[in-house]
Amino acid sequence: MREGLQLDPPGNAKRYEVFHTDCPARDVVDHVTSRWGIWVLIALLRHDLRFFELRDSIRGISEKMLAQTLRGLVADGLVSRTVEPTTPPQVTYALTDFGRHVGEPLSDLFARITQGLPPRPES
Amino acid sequence: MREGLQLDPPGNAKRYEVFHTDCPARDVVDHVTSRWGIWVLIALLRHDLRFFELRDSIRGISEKMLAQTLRGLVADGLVSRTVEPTTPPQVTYALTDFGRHVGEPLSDLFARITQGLPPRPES
DNA sequence: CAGGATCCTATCCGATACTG
DNA sequence: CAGTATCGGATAGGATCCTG
Repeated sequence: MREGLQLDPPGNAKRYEVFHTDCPARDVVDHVTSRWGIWVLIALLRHDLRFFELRDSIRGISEKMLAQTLRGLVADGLVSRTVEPTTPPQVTYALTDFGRHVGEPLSDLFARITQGLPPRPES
Repeated sequence: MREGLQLDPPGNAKRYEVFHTDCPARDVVDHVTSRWGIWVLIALLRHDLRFFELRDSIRGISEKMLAQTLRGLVADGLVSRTVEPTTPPQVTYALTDFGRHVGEPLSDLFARITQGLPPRPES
């Protein structure tokens, strides 16, 4: 299904030249803006969290989706995973520099939507 | 499935207090970060576009999803729809102030991911 | 050109059960 | 505690056809 995305007819489509989503950035964007990715990032933006803390913070997320989302974010280099070999095991998730860098506009987005929603603060 | 999200046990969950996604902002965030919403917004951030221009810009999107995405964004007050009663009909989509306001961090997000990805354009 | 309606498939995602 | 594996229902989304 990716096939149709990056074809680039020489003559006519150049005008638009938007972001034919050919690059790997597309996948990262997909992960970041996935159903749960954004919430995980925003949560981690505030402070590092363990698995169950994330699960409790983002109430409604299933462990499956949390694990899956985290795996994607770790693979993308946005989140770091630290295992403390204690008993019981303790795994802490934190944002990498890149993750923090990406998380900022996300937090901003959330703030703008939240504040922009009320009937209209404008004069 | 929304039921489990906003329940608020008085005693124990207050610590996390993140964003229990109870508010309408959740829906807007969902639309904005939907598979195609982000690309539509970024495309419109550059200049107003007609339906087929959007379809061509975001190659890979189906007309169905484009229409559906646009409907959601219009309903959310992010995008305006202007119909010129010519023949053939001509419909132009543009961002509202709110849409532009929300689109900015999105564009920023995309830029940061794109720039952050390459091995390191350093030097 | 700008979509709506329909059908049908891929995938998302939650629930459950099990492992280190 | 921190996950993985599997199953099945729900939904997203693409292809196609049709309308104003």
